[in-house]
Amino acid sequence: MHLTRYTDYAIRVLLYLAVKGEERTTINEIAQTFSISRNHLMKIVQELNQKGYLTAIRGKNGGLLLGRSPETISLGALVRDTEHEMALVECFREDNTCVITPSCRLQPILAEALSAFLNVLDQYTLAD
Amino acid sequence: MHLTRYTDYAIRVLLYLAVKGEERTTINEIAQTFSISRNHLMKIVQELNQKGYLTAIRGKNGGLLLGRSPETISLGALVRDTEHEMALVECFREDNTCVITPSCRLQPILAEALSAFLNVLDQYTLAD
DNA sequence: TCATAAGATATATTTTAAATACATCTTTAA
DNA sequence: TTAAAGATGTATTTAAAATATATCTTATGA
Repeated sequence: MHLTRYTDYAIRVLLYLAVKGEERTTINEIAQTFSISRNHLMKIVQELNQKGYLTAIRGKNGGLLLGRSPETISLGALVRDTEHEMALVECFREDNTCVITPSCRLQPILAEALSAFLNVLDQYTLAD
Repeated sequence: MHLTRYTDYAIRVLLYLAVKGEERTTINEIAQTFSISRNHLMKIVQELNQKGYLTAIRGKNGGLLLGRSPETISLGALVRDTEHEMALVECFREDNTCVITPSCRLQPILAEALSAFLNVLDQYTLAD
C-alpha cells in the first residue's frame, strides 16, 4: 500500500514553496533539489497550478509561488486531489467483476478505513 | 492508493473458506470461482498456510480449510500480513533519499494516518 | 503398489501503471 | 527580439505485480 511518487512530489513541491515564501522558485530548481524528473515534475506543477495550489508565472524571471497560505492547504485535500486512483481493491472500481460483491461486506469496511486515513490527513496543513 | 490484488485475493480466499465451513475446497475451485490465475492464487494460499490462516491438505481428496475460526481473523492483521509493501512514500523506505526528511514532519503524520486506517480494519473480523 | 489428484516450489514471462524522456509550443521580461 | 521560463503532447522506459510454465512432493483409493 502506497501513495504514488506523483503525490509524494506534489507534497514536496508545496512544502518547498512554502519555505521559500515570496521568492519565486523555478521547476528546474525543485527538480534538481529533489533529484527528480523535470518533466514529471512539470505535470505535477501543472495540476497543482490548475487546482490553485500554486501560481505559475511564465516568461523570464518567472517561477512558482504558493497559491494560498500554507495554513489553508490540508494534506487530506491534497492527497485526494493528486492521488488519482483511490480504489483500494477491485470491488471499488466501475469494472468490478468480483462475484461475491453483492453479499460481501468488505467494501464499506475498507471505505471506512480509507476515510479514517484521510480524516487524519485532514487535520494537518502544509504549515505543520 | 490501493492494496494489491494479492491482498484482495487473500481476503476473498478466506471468506470463501469461511462460507464453506468444514467442507474442503480446492485451489482450482477458488481460482475458477473468482476467475483468477491458479498459480498466483497458489502463492497466496501458501503464505496463508504458512501463517496459519488456513490448513492445506495434500493428496487425493485434499483441499483447503480455514485454519481458525472467522471471528479470530482480524482484517487488520490479514492486511498487514499480506500487503508486503506498506511504505506509503519514499521517506518510509530504507533507501530514502529525500533531502528534506530530517526537517520534514510528513512521515509521522502519514504514519498516524496509516495507523488509523489499520485500526479500523482491526475492529473487523472475517466473520463480519 | 501405483495412478491420480491434490498442493509446493522455482523460474520465466507478460502486463500494467507509473515514471521518465523527448520534442515542440507559448509566454514574458530584459 | 531573444532567452528564460512554463505548457502540452507523445513516446519510451522501469518496476512491481500478475500470470504462465515446468517440475516436484504428498497422500489416498482402486
